[in-house]
Amino acid sequence: MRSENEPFGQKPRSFIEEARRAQIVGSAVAVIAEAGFAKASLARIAEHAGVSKGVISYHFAGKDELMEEVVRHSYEGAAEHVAARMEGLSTATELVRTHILAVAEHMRGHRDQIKALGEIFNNLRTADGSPRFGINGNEELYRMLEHLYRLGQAAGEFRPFDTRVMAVTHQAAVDTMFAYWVANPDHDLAAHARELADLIERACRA
Amino acid sequence: MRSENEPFGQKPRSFIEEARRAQIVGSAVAVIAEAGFAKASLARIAEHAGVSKGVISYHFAGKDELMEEVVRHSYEGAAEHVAARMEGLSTATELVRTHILAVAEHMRGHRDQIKALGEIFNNLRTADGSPRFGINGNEELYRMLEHLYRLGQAAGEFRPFDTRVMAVTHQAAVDTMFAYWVANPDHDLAAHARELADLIERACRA
DNA sequence: TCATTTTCTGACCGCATGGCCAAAATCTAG
DNA sequence: CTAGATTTTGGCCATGCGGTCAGAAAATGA
Repeated sequence: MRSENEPFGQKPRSFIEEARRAQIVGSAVAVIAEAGFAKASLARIAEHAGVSKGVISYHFAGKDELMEEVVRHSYEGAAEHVAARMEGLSTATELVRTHILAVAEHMRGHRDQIKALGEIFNNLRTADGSPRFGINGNEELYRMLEHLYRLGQAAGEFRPFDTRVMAVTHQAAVDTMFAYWVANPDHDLAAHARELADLIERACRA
Repeated sequence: MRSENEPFGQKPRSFIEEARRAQIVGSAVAVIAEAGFAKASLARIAEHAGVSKGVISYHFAGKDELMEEVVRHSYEGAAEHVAARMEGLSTATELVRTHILAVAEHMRGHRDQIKALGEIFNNLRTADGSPRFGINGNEELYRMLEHLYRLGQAAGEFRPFDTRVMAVTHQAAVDTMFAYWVANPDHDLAAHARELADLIERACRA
């Protein structure tokens, strides 16, 4: 099903190739954020990028690969920022709180990305009609959060609770915080994040 | 924009009309739940209902009205059940917990409905491309939850916290609980609901 | 029974989409 | 400069969509 670029990472790409891909990904983010997934056709994205439609087909295997590239790119940026903020922390309480605050802090400057991400998650389908990034696509994230929460339980910071439910709830709360902010731009994202961190801390602590 | 049936409720409908509408709504739920919103075309829904495509156009103003009817129908059922379960309770703690448990209890027997609801919320758009039931469509729900939480705060059961953040988080947690269950049918929905009720109770209590 | 209204059918329309490709343009080495 | 490779163009295609419509069929009621 996948193309043959998995075994050893991507096949090498020329400079101009990479540049075009990046440009197109940027246009895709902008168009999706502005017009919504449903109206983000290849034609519109190409127009926004100032190239002809065929160029996208030339540089990407198809619309799906382009969308996946948008997701990968946006995720990477956020993950980097969060990881940097969490480095050096030790207690689970600090780690959980920082995880929430840091991702909010990063996304505050990348509204288009988080909006596009939401659109793609909700709308992109595989050929058989099932969601391409369904809730089960969060499995990796859930495991990471579970690990964090178990750490706190082992250290005695957190009471015993079902870590899967906590992880699912945590991620849902963060995702919806962004969705609410995207729908209400004047909403105070940072304050929401702090309040949410308080809620979760209280729900967890022994 | 709307047809002329608002002022005094719906215009009267014949028996056969109501029956057909109900049948088509049922087929829409089934098709959306099975194939996803993207593949739930009028043609497929009509085929599932065993009628020709034109019948849907005859009984509904358009696809949008059909989808809205699916939402209305599913919501009504859940709201009724939840209201019945909450009747007679007095403390905010009980009310919040029961609200969560009751809706889970009801949806346990209506998987197709909750799945179709999720699909429609995530995918249905207005003509201009914006979500038909976006997060701002939850405003009524948010206000109701805020009311509940403020009740608890006034009674001294709950500590002071931002009730809007709590309401948004509460609803997100419940919605995602269902999404997780839909994606993982073996997941224990009732246990998840109890665990979630515990989380929220601890996050709230003074 | 038969005229009238309600309901249903299936073909058809215009439209937008993602993908395709031959030819043109541009870049790169030798 | 030139030949070959890379990149871009713009038109074309098949597909599936929601919606429409004239006429057939069925229900209704006098």
